[in-house]
Amino acid sequence: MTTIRELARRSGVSVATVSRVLNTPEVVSPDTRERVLRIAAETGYMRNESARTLATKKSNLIGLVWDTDHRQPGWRHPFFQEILVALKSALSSHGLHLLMLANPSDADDGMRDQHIRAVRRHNLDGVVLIDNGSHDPALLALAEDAVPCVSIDLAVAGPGTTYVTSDNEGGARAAARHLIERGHRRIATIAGPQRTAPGQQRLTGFRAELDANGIALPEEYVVGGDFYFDSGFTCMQRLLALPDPPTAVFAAGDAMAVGALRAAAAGGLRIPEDVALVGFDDIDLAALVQPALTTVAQDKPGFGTAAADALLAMLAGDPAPAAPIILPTHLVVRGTT
Amino acid sequence: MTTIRELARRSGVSVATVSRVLNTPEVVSPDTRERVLRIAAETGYMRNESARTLATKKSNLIGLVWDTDHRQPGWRHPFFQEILVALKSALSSHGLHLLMLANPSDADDGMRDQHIRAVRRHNLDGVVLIDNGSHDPALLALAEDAVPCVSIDLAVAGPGTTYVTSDNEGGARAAARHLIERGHRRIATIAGPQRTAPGQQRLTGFRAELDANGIALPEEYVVGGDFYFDSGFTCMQRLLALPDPPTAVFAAGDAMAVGALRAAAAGGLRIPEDVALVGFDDIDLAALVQPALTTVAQDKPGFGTAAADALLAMLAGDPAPAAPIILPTHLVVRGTT
DNA sequence: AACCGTGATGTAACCGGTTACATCAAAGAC
DNA sequence: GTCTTTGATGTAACCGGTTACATCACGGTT
Repeated sequence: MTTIRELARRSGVSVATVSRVLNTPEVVSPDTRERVLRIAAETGYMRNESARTLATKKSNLIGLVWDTDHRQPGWRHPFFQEILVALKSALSSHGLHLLMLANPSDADDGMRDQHIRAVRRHNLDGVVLIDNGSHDPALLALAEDAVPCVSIDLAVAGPGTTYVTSDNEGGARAAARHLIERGHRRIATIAGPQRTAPGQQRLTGFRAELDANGIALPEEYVVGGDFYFDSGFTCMQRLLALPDPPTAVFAAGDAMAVGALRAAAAGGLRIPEDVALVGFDDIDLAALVQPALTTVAQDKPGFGTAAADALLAMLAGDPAPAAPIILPTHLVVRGTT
Repeated sequence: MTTIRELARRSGVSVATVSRVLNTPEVVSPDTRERVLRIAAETGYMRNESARTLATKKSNLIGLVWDTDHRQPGWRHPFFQEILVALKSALSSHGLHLLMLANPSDADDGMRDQHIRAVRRHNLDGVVLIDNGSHDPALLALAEDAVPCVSIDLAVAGPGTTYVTSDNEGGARAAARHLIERGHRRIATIAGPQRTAPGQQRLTGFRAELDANGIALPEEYVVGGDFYFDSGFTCMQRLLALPDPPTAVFAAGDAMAVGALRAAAAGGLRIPEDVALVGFDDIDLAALVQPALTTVAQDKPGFGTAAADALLAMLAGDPAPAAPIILPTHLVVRGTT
């Protein structure tokens, strides 16, 4: 392994000069710079990141905490994939790498703060949290730390902390409005868990839009799911079993919406003729079921790039934005309405 | 930040002794050990990983190269999610972290070897490659490196290199056998790309089983897809348009199988009455379409744990296994056969 | 001619660990 | 009683960078 001392020896300059060529090339004379760079290229020099991190306390590493859910297959967050692609791509174009941190929920109790410790131990420059719905207090503790932190769909507060989420309320209103415009008056919802921010906000938006249109929402028209397929199925069954069943349903997540779709089909109902259905998320599956699901689309890559941008700004010294970053949603009309 | 020098000062021993307490506690006397540990706990000492890496050249970091495909939504590899969960969980229980490396395909040309360089720059202890189907030569170059390397569904060779894959051939034979047992004789296949190992092996297995049963496979019964939904759709249309269309189809991937399902439905055919269908992978979607897809299931978490185990063994000094690690598959019979 | 500012470079301390080697006291061998 | 072994600990070099400060040559002032 070539080191800067070796480069210095070969090019007849001091280690400091080599270091300057690599970090602040403008302060070194053109000819030495050129000579050192040439020799560096010839010898295939690569900087040792550990040594640099040790000296500067900056690692160019961003921690990623994304807590998986062991009770369910796949991820909690519907867009983990797309978020990760966009996030990584945006970060790596700035020379930052992602380090996956320990999963708080599968650590034993003594290890609950593993990811916080990792921030210190590896001199991480920042952290990205992706909501898992579990609201682990250890996660929130991260936000209180000094390190820049961006979370996705998880409302955290603290200095150097911000979060990005979709316009859940607006999206839910759009879904409700769409159903109203289609002439529905008996509209129910399969809500998400009310301890999650998206779950709450989507229910709030849904309520608000019905309210604004003077449409009543009986208590039994609000049933609570957990964002997964199975809960959508059983919730829909409950709704259809009501004495006065709804003619339209807004499911606060596509997986639940697909579950609802199956329940309706199993009950012999035609969609959208007998009951209309709108989902939320626009996961890949939404376009593949039949009939294809009308849903509120979130800007999937937008999560990743917005998180990266916010992080980069904070790394550049900007203060954390006071307000969360809210991404627009849009209604995608398909076959279920 | 507490350092070991600080700990040494506070507990009245030398830095070497503190380091020993942390790394080889058995060589230090019980009372000093206990005292140092107590003071370390009191002061909230955390080891600086960069310094340790610098000194030992071991980072406890594993690189993850998983190349995304920008032409398609989602990942190339159908199980990226589950693999990652299992992999990370297995690795982190051994104190190893995953570092996501630059994506070779979205790097500009000067950066094609970014991920190889990262191995050196960050002193990575090993690398996991997840196949993207692109067969980037820069990926393969990694395997020639000295660092322990495990790849998934990508046949690479080199010292310190092994790979894990499913029993694609066996799985494909099982799929074919199942269709034969159902009485089918005109059986076609929507194959995967033949430049990928799984694509090849599944076609080989399919052919072998038909052959073993004395069933002819006309050339027009083999159509090539790209593992994605759309190709499954168009391939199925081609098959159904044949003068003598098949009564059963084996699709080498579930996404293609679902595409085929839609094409059959669009063509007014009933499944499985008019045409039977078997997929491969057992992605989540397989159970959610209607009729639910009969398919060859792969051991999704098995990929992650097998890769982790192989890597850990190599880190412990074992030579790389000469033979690839082959995970068993099993047929899941659902509604399409 | 003495002085100063400036730009390029060198010297050496420092970041926080690890570890080869030295030291030393106590126990055991003869 | 001396010698050797053993176990516990200390000293200091080293890993490969960064950077504050010092040095020095040179052109411009006065």
